[in-house]
Formats: sequence, structure tokens, C-alpha cells
Amino acid sequence: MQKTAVVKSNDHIAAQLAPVGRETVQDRVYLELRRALIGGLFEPSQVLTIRGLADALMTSTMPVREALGRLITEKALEALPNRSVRVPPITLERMDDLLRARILIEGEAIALAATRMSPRQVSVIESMLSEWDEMRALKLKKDVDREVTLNQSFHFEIYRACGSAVLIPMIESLWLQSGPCIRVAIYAFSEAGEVDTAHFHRRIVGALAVQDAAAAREALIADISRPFNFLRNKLQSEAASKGTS
Amino acid sequence: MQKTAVVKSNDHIAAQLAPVGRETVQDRVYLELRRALIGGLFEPSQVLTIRGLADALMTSTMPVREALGRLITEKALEALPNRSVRVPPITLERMDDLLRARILIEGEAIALAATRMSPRQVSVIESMLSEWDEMRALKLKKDVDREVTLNQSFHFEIYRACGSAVLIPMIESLWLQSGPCIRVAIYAFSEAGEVDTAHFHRRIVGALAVQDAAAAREALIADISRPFNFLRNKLQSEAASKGTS
DNA sequence: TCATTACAAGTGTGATCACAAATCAAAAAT
DNA sequence: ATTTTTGATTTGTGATCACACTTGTAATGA
Repeated sequence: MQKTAVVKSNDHIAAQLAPVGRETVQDRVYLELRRALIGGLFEPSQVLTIRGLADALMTSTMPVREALGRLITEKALEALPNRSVRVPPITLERMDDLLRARILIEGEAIALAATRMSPRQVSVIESMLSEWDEMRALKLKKDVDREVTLNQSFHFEIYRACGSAVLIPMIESLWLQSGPCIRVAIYAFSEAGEVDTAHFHRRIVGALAVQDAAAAREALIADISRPFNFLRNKLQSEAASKGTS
Repeated sequence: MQKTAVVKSNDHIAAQLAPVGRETVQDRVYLELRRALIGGLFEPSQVLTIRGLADALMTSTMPVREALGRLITEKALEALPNRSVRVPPITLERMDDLLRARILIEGEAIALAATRMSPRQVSVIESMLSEWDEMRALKLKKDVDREVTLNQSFHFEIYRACGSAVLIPMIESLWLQSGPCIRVAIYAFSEAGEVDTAHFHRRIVGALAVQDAAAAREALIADISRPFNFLRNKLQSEAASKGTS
């Protein structure tokens, strides 16, 4: 026993330095990649290698390949016939497909949430609006990362209130899939003149406060449709200009 | 040029000789487990061990653990804090949750399919009805496996026609999650007096034939609700009898 | 007799190695 | 100069090993 303890002493010290012993490395890698995908840190069509990610995340290939497998089944990544994996490319068809699914499922989730949220929960959501105004006030530099994170928190705080353990993972999967698109759109947003995200979110909160499920669904649809419509116009105009050149 | 043609012909022949050379072991394991889950071959709350499955599937632990990870992210399996994995147990809340999601998403899928299916495609679906009658005719032994498979083929042949690469994987995930419940219900069906599945499927085909999306959705909802309602009654009566005993 | 402890078997996790297939680059042949 | 071929590098896949943790059981204590 002592002998093995001596051999293990390195591991033991490492374990003390990293007291988060509960979570596994593969979960950490999975969450890291997930965050990167939702945030749009990877470009569409970018190919990812197991060893490359393992080096970047300071671990072996083992946890990475399991995380990649999980992300592939969620359609957040794509397995090519080469056996290599890449971020799915953006196409108009896929965008419309994703938007339709998001309208369907997230719309249902918020309608459910509207009838179930307590005034207490609504006030929590409402308080998140002020963070937006804060960020808006000191918007010297465009903090796209923070905007993405805040937007995500706002929406999922609502979805969590729908009380469906089935719908929420599906919504997470949809966000994972549309992450790369959204990032492009939000980035283009901050260039193309300030469109007030907070305005749409206030509409949502207003509908939730009076438990108007239909209004909440409509407001949500308007909110999540914006980046898709924006990106669609952008892609179409690009295609048109390429056609004329 | 001729030489390369010759070289390629070898590959071509090899591909013909071993047409399963493309699929990896982990995919085989994943599909195997998936099939078992949808078919309800695993009992709810049953715990699965990596080494046990590896022995049963005649492979090492490596492909199995990747497959389990994928199934866990699809919520087809559940990761306990023990780090062991099990088939999720059945609860009334979860059943209702699953049914609501299936009505929402599969209903939308069939509504889309109704407007997009060609008469050619409808006739393909229609021809599947006769298989049911066949099976019904020689129903000496209750072939639950075949019934489950046939039901699956029928539904997904329709869903595939909706043309959404986003909705279909979600439906697959939902079937994966509700598989263990359904099996229990179908098995109980064949005991509790013949309810005609084919009748509901004929209603669906009839609506699709005239491209009536609303009617198709209604017929589908009636079809997929049956096993859930049946199982709900069963669980409730069991709980009641346990309460009185 | 019952509870606690110590030991043993089992299980998941991560790392490393071996191998095959794919990719790329340079060299050779036409 | 272009194409083909060959060799080296990279990459994914599967197997095996070492370790940590849990679980179950037998031995020891009160």
C-alpha cells in the first residue's frame, strides 16, 4: 500500500491542486467545446482534429474523442466520410430549417413557461434586463462575447421555467447547431447600426409578466428570427453581387 | 490512365466484397444499442456496464464507452452520480413530457410531409399497410419485435418526407427515449384485446393522400398517444391498487 | 448479535501504444 | 512541364494498461 502510495504521490499532489475532482476531464472538454460552439468561436466548415484539440486543452486524446462523438450525435459537429470532423457549413436551407425548429420548440417552451412562471421568477428575468442597459451604457468596445452569454442566460432562464426535461436538451442542441450562424449575425449586427436587442427582450418580459402565452411566443419568435433574417439577407445579397460581378 | 483504372477496380471489388468496411466498430455498437433501446430490449432502470456490453458485443471497452457517451447525451441513457449508466426509469411526469414533445415535433413533421409528399411517395406508404394485414392474418404468435419494427418504418418513412434535417434527428432521439415505455405498452396491448393499429395508420395515409396537413396531424396524434394513454392508465391503476392493499 | 472495519472484486476514467487509412510532398517518369 | 508514383507524416480507431473510486463481503470489534 505504501509502495503504491509513493508511486502515486505525483498524482496525489496534482489531485490536491485540482480539488474539482468530481467532474471528469471529458465533461470539462465537452463543456469547453460546447461553449466555444455556441459562442461561435469556431468557423463554419472548420475541421477539428483530435490531437490538435487535445493539445489545446492540455489533455490526452481520450476525453477529446468522446466529447467529439457526443457533439456529433447532437449534430453540433459533422463527421465527414474521411472520418475527420468539422463544424457544419452554413447554407440557406439549413438556416431556415434551424429557424423553423427553433420557432416550434422554443415557442412551445416559452408558452409553457408563461403559464407556469411565478411572479418571483418573472422578476428574476426582469432584473436581467438592467444588465443589458448597463452593457449598453458603457459600450465603448463591442463585447460580443458578453452579449452572446447574456442572451443565452436570458433565454435559458425562461426555458428552464417550462419544466420540461425533454424540451430543454433539445433547445440546447438547437442552440449548439445554430451557434456558428448566430455569431456571424451578431457580429454583423454591431456593425450595421444598433438594433436594440433589449427592446425585444422587454416585450418578452412584458408578456410573461401578464402570463400571456401567445404574446410571449410571438415576441420570442420575433427575437430569435432577427439574426436569421439578417444573415439570410446578407447571404442572398452576397450571392447576388457575386452573380453580377 | 489504364493502370489507375485497374488499381481502382481492385478497390471497387474489395468494396463489394466487404461492403461493411466503411462502418466503424463504434458505429456498429451504437446502432446495436440504439436498436435494442428503441425495441425496448432493455428494462427501465436497468444498469449497463461497459465491460459487460463489450463482452456481449464481442469487442473491447473502447467502442462501447463511446457509444454509451453518445446515448447519454441523447438522453436515451442516464448517467448516475456513481458514474454508472442505466436505462432511465419510467415516471408519469416523464411520459407526459415525452408525449407532449412527440405531439409537437412529430405533428409538425407530418404536417410538413403532407404538403410535400408526392403521390408516388404516398403510394409507398400505403403499400406498407398491407404488410400489417399480412402479419395480422398469420398472427398465431405475437411477434412484438416485428410489430415494433414495422411501426417504426411506417412512421419514419413519413417523417423522412418532411425534408427537415433538423427535425428528424430530434424525432429519433424522442423514439430512443420513449422506446422502453412503448415496448411495455405494446406488449400489454397484445394482451388486452386487439386494438387495431392498422386502423389508425389508414387514417394517416388517407389524410396524406389528399394532402390534408391538419387531418394528418390529428390522426398521427391519436396514433402515438395510444400507448402512452394505455400505459398511463396501467400505472395509475397499479398505484391505486397498491394504495388500497 | 450487531455494527464497524478491512479486504477484495468490479467499474469507470484517462493515458499510451499499434495499426490502417488518408494526406501531403517530393522525386521520378513520361 | 505535367503527371505519376513513392515515401513520410498525420489522423482516426481500437486495444491494453494503470489508477481511483465504488461496492460488496468477510473478519473483527464491542
